[in-house]
Amino acid sequence: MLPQEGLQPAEIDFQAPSAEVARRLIGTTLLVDGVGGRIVETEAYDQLDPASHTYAGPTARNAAMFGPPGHVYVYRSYGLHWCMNLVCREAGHGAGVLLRALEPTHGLDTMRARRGLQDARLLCAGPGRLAQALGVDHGWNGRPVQAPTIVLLQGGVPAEVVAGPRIGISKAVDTLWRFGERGSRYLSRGFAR
DNA sequence: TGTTAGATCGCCT
DNA sequence: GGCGATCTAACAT
Repeated sequence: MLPQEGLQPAEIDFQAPSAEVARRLIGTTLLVDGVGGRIVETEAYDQLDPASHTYAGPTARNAAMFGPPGHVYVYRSYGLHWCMNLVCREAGHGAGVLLRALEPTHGLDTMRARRGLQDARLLCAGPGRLAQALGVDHGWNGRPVQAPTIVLLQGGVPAEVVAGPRIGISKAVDTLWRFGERGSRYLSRGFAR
């Protein structure tokens, strides 16, 4: 059976607050040029959030986050990785959702070639890994989530969503804006129970 | 199973 | 000059 069987275009309201979008994205399938999988881990960021790139206002780097919702924000992390976000709320709010992990379902061979390893669990377990597996770099910054290039699908098994503190930040560490699919083996890290 | 260092660059509430 | 919304390999336990 084909991986996309039973899936249909997802209806995500990107004008909603980023934490709500982050939660609703869990269990949907993201494809970039036909390659991707089921979203199992996300994090929300917002301009009022000290941990967000947009907290201090617009810059050249974060301009896409202040643009229209439903577009992509890609930034360089630690000087060498790329990380992919989906912009939320109305244009100008500087909010978005960081995509942290996928359960690979489409284009496994392509992802393995891009990542240089075989283990499916490590292909997209982390924002830098995910972007590399999907072939996303700064050239994708500002592009719309729009078929046929960037596709969101829903259907199949409904996700049971758990929340916890975000990873790798030093501010707003008590804000529970990391979301994941309970029990998934494809998370970048587990959730405390 | 866990801790550490190194890579590398945009931005500086 | 220093610090990240990170990842990997190398080392210790």
